[in-house]
Amino acid sequence: MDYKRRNGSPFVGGASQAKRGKTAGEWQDSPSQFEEELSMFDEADLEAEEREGEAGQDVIPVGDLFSTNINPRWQRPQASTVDPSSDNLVFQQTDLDYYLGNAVAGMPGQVQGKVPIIRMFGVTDKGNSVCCHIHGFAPYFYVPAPSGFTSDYLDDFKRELNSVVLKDMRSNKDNISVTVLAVDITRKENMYGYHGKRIMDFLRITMAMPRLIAPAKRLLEQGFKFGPFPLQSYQPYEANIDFEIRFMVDSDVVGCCWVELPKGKYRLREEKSTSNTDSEYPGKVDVGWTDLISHPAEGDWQRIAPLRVLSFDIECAGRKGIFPEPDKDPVIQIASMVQRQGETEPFIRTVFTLQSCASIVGSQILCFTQERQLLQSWAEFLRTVDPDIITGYNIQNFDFPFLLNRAAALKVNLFPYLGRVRGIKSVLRDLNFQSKQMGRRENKTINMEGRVQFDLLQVLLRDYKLRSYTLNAVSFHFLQEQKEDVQHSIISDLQNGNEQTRRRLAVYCLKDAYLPLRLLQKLMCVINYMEMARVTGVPLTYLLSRGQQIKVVSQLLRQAMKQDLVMPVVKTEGGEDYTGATVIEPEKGYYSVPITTLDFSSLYPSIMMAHNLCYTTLLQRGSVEKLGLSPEDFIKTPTGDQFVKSSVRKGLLPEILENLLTARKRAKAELKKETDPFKKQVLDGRQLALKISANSVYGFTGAQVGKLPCLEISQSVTGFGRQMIEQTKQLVESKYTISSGYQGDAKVIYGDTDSVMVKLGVSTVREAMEIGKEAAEWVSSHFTPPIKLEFEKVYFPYLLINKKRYAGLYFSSSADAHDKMDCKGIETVRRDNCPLVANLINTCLQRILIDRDPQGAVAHAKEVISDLLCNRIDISQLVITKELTRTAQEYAGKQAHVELAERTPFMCWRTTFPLTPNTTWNSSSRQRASCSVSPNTHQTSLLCSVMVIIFRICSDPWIQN
DNA sequence: AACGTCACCTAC
DNA sequence: TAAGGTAGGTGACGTT
Repeated sequence: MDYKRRNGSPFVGGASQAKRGKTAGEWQDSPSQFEEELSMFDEADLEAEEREGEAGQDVIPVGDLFSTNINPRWQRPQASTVDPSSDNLVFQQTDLDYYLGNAVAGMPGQVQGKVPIIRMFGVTDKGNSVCCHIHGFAPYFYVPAPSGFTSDYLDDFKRELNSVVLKDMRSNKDNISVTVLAVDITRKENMYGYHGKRIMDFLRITMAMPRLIAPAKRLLEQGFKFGPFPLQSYQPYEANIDFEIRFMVDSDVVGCCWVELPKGKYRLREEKSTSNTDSEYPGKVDVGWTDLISHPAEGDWQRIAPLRVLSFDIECAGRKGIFPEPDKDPVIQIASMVQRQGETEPFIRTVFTLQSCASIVGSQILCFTQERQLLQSWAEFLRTVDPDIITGYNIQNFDFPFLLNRAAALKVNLFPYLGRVRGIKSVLRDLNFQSKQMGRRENKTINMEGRVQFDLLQVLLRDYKLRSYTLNAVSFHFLQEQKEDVQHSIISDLQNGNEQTRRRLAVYCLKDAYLPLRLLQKLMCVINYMEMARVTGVPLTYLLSRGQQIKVVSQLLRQAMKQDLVMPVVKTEGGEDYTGATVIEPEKGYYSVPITTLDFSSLYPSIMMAHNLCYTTLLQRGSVEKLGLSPEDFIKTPTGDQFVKSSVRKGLLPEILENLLTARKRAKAELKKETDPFKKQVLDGRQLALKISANSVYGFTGAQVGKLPCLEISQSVTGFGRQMIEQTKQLVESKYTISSGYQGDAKVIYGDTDSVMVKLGVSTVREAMEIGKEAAEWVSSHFTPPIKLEFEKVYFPYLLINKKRYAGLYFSSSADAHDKMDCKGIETVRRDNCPLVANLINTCLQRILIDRDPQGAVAHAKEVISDLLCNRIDISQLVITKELTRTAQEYAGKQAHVELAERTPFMCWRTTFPLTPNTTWNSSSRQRASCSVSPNTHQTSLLCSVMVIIFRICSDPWIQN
């Protein structure tokens, strides 16, 4: 039930000082390892170029303006000519948006005025760019037809709605004359609540453009009168669906799927060729929306086109101690690397520098005397390379905003056209994104049509829990590699030096562009995100710019459409929280016997499937009587809510979940068989996406500030969960007893949400596993499929400190050797503790669990503290950063506090602690151990918290035996 | 000393 | 306009 990958693993053996000294030495080596790596690329290129008979220059003279013949590799491959009458056009779609434009003759849809046109960007198997304009699709929403409505009134309704919408517009810049394109009667059913399959007449209202949906919805809601019908409020349905999602759902297109335009059905756009850069868009085509074929991501259609991924990094010459400001400080270098998705090395490596720069083997250096020229040329470089994906580190909130603002300050007017559609200016906007999950986050956005911005920092913030998110720390964590050693403070000095110092800066800059590419590859971001887009049906860009809900909405709409169900618009209002899961009161202690752990797999999804919980099966108050349902037709959940059984109607959510979970099983089975490592990655990405998607369905129903909250579902789910964990405890404890012939009386010593930890009274891991497997199977038989209890692991020994805080040796694959030491909730896995504390506790836990020597743990803790007291440990990295100032009067009766920081290569841990010489620091309110603080030894105080924990763990009576 | 509230981060 | 959920440990800090 946790979807975020945890990579905050403790600093295993990670005395930061030691590593620091070593790497510092490496950094001074010249040339750096990275430079060698770069030159290797060059050798590979030379071979390739010899075959092609072309080579790029190493250094371009200062002042030479950009042109495409600088390096022929920058451009996309030459596209073969396409004949729309005889060739199908097939491409993988990567992004999609819409714009308002003039209708194109011969295409379906409105012909007058501005019409919404979907624009789909993609790449062919050969790596050619496609921009597909899709015509004839208009936005719409539903309202229930008023009673007595017949088709005779459609015109009245349409005319009157059109008129009030027009009147409602404050200005009519686009000179719109028709707002309502069409009103039709359709047979639909409200998906919220079971009403006995009451299919009703709905009015499907098609508007001329997406932004007219909201006012039309509002006017109908507020009260609308037409023809002979009285003034009344109309409940809107599906009026809050993004236009892109609406289109994708209706045309069965999912994110990153392959799209085929059949011959004879599409038209090439005539482009007046003004410059040779035009060859980048061979594939500008028009097509009617019903003519496009979308291929489900199966078989051959799982492949990924050779997308171009560009990573870049900029350097600015900031003033001493001041963060660079775009209106004052220049951009001095931009490094870029371009790689094709699926290949292992970047095939373009460039640095644009201000002033001369000595050559770097393996990369092309372009020098400029004017910053304006540098910026403009880089923008042209970007447009020529025409990347499908742009990555980098914090490009979204730093590099791109800085470049745009700098270009504006220098009036480089041709700079801010960075998208794949010429003529659209890239503009910087502020965006606030807020969620309980991620807190408030202020972000900037830049529109860049057709290019997916894949800021690696944003990916990491979303998907990984890390102690530090600097590029250096992240690279070290995932790649065991670090940035080139250049301090921010000397960047300006390097720039103002000579071509050798600027070269050093360029190597640094190149590495900062290279690391994001490496990380992207290592973490398989592109593959995993594509699979997520395919599974949930949303565009790739949504996955980084939007929350979790949109993914469920997309799936829900797709499933609902098949059954003519429509989704109501609900007003979002926060309400009372509902009760969640049970955490069994732990029998705290140290267990030197095997503890078996049994888990319900995918608990919440399986509850929803087993009991058919859904919007469409919910019986609202009074429905049972109204519909005359008999007791066999429905169930009552532990929270008293009622749902019809699947024999009456199968719910949408259970269907979605079944599809997701069977697809996951299939993916896992294929994964086992697959030998091609690349296809394996795709499949693994898919099974992960499927799991995450299944788990977020429950959260969606409980999201009270959401698109379609339904607390009856979510509280029933947790209600069943509570009942099940309780029942599991009872079942296990009742069957596995001495009186039934087992070795001991089973006792559930702990459990959280979907798991129980059982002391079975056996003495070996093997027995604990065998009985565990049998027990899981036996307990499962008491529940409705697909609910299933599984044996997961044995802990031996097991240290249960508190609710959500425990540690143990983890046995799963073998009964003979433990797989790992598993720590949950303890300081070692928390990011709000300094590494000193985490490391010490980790070592102590190893002493306790692996060496089985609790006294040794205490001794170790004491030793470390004693070492600190006697300055036997290098504490040069421990520095007092701030004395919290208080006046003498304020000191009266209070303690002074000192803030202390432990510096590590990656970050600075701050701890405030009381500073009172010779006092005993005692937190007896919680019955903890105490230790005394010696005068003037600040670091001792830092360790007080450690001692408290170690003492609590080790000196408690239960650990002594 | 006892207790409540908050921020933070984790377990599911 | 957009935003997955609840349970719960722990330390800092303020009030009584």
